[in-house]
Amino acid sequence: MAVRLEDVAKLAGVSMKTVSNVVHDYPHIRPATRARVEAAIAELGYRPNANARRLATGRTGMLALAFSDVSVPYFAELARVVASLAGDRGYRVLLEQTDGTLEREREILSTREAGLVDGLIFQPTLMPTAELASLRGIVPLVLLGEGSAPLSVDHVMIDNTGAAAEATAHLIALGRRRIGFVGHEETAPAPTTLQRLAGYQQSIEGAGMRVDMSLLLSSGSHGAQSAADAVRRALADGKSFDALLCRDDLAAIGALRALQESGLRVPEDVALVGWDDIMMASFTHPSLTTIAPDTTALAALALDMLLQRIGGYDGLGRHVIADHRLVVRESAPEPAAAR
Amino acid sequence: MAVRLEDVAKLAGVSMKTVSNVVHDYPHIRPATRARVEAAIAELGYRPNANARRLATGRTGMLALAFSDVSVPYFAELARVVASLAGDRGYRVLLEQTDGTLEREREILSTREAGLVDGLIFQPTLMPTAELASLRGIVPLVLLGEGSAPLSVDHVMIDNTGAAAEATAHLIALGRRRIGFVGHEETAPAPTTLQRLAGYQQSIEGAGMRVDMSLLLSSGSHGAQSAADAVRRALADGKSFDALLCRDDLAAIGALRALQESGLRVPEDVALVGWDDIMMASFTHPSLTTIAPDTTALAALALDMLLQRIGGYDGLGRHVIADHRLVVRESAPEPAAAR
DNA sequence: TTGAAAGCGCTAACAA
DNA sequence: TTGTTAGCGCTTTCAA
Repeated sequence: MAVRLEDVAKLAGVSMKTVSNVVHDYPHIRPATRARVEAAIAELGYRPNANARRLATGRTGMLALAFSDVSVPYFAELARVVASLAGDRGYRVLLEQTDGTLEREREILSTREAGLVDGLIFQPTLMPTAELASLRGIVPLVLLGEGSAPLSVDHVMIDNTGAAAEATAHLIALGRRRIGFVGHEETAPAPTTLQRLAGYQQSIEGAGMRVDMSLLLSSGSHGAQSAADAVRRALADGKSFDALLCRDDLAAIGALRALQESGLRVPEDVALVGWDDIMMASFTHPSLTTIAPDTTALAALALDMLLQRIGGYDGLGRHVIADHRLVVRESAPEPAAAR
Repeated sequence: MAVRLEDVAKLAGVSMKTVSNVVHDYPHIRPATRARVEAAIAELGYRPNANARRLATGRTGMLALAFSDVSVPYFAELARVVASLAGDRGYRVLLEQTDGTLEREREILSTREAGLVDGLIFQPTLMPTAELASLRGIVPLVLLGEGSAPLSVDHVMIDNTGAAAEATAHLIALGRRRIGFVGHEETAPAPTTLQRLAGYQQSIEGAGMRVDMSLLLSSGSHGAQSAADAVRRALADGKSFDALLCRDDLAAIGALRALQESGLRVPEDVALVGWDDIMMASFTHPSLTTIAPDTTALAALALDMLLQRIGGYDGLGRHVIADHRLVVRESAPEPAAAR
């Protein structure tokens, strides 16, 4: 059926080893031999079989990247940089989506089949630390994003609490005093959310104010829609606020839409800060002030740690922090420009 | 090193075949035997090796999905539905990004290694029809989206020309008379773009008007940024228009931003129609009227044809049209509601 | 510089 | 119902 290494060898009148040498351009081959083999390869249209190769070498050249859903812009943008950096390092990336269900997260971590990928970069949504820890070791693993990672597993994140504190401080510097939070889960907030809320609280209390619990506008699920609904509900309930820290840019976009519908001006009446700096954050009107994680650094750190694990490194989990910065745009401008 | 089927067989005191039967839950196994084997599997933590399996069966259970860039929302949303539908059919999806370069498109089509995936769904950006045709046959292939596909290859698209004509007719029904087009390439427009332009022209001329070439606002590259720039430039040049048909929602979002910056009202001063119905189209303010391809149908059609090819079907290329509809939102409302 | 042959771990045809 | 065994196509010692 398919053309095999052996067929090439036969046609070229050499051994399989020689063909293999040519394919991997092993240096010490007589030019004439090489030419003959190359001609045979071309004539037959030979293409090495990936699976046979992998079975023989035990290496796949593939990495998996798992998270809930590619259609979430942050993840799509992350996938892009991970794929690109992985490519530079000689790996391709298999995307795995969990739909944010624990069952799918388990499936991916326990990886029913061996040898599919050499390693896994995983941003959990639901899986608790303890389970994560118990599943480590099956495949080289690096965790992304979540607040709490087991000590035994490598982990990259940004300083969520610090970033939330900065963002909140920015709003306070703008003279805002009734600062709400939008987009956290109604029940069982994720670790990430808790960290962001902690930073938010820290800055508010640091400025001598108190958190008004009624301004924590939780939303049923992530995404713009439910954030918009949360803001609409708050407005309908007569809640008043002059700024909103949003769990992510999607929530900010939903909030923006809800505010504009009800005739409120952003940032004059309500200032808004998002999180993630997705592409759309530059194109809303007003554009979004947002926390921009250094996604490239994040991905690079994760990949490098993963490659070390694949290479056999077996120490304790390393927990590293990637950079972030507050990108100031129109929805919450520099204090000088405010008012 | 790793636990093999043979190790399990040995421990359970049965043959490899029996273990294999258990793993694939082949029905006719004595319960006692099954229990013994399962115990051995659990004790050893056995997981079958995917590559050995693939080598033996010649089937990978993987499909590749290739396009330029996942961080483009339309592609991210497409990837999500393809992955989900493929999952229902027992396949996983390997994402391949071409960055819109011909070189990468070639790499993916010529697929240096055999046996990586069972088939490929590919949305080309640059590759010309002729080359596409010559590369077919290496791997089961279905093409997506582009206007011109070789007769020999399966192909799914929406009726670009028809949809563009509808969208334009909608703008005309709204009373718009100076309708521009935004977001097409400056040079060498893609087939898709040409089809959309054709539909645009068709409706305009069908209404007894003429296309004003100065209202074709080409942009350097795709994306919101360059569309915004194109609109800004047009405005600066004093061009006047009362509607814009945008090549895609990203272009519409960029155009919207540019219009709002210059104080124009949408849809009162300029109505806008986008294309793709990405999630963000519902959350801009005003929300976007847009052409919504039936992405689910599109993906399902592509997958089914691909599975047939994988199953050995070898007929001529089938060219099928997936549905679309004009989703009317605020940026170009129903005529009745206008003014 | 090139050849021969033993795996890599699993499947599946054929027996028993 | 279970066992035997010959591949799947490539890599990789070890010789020559």
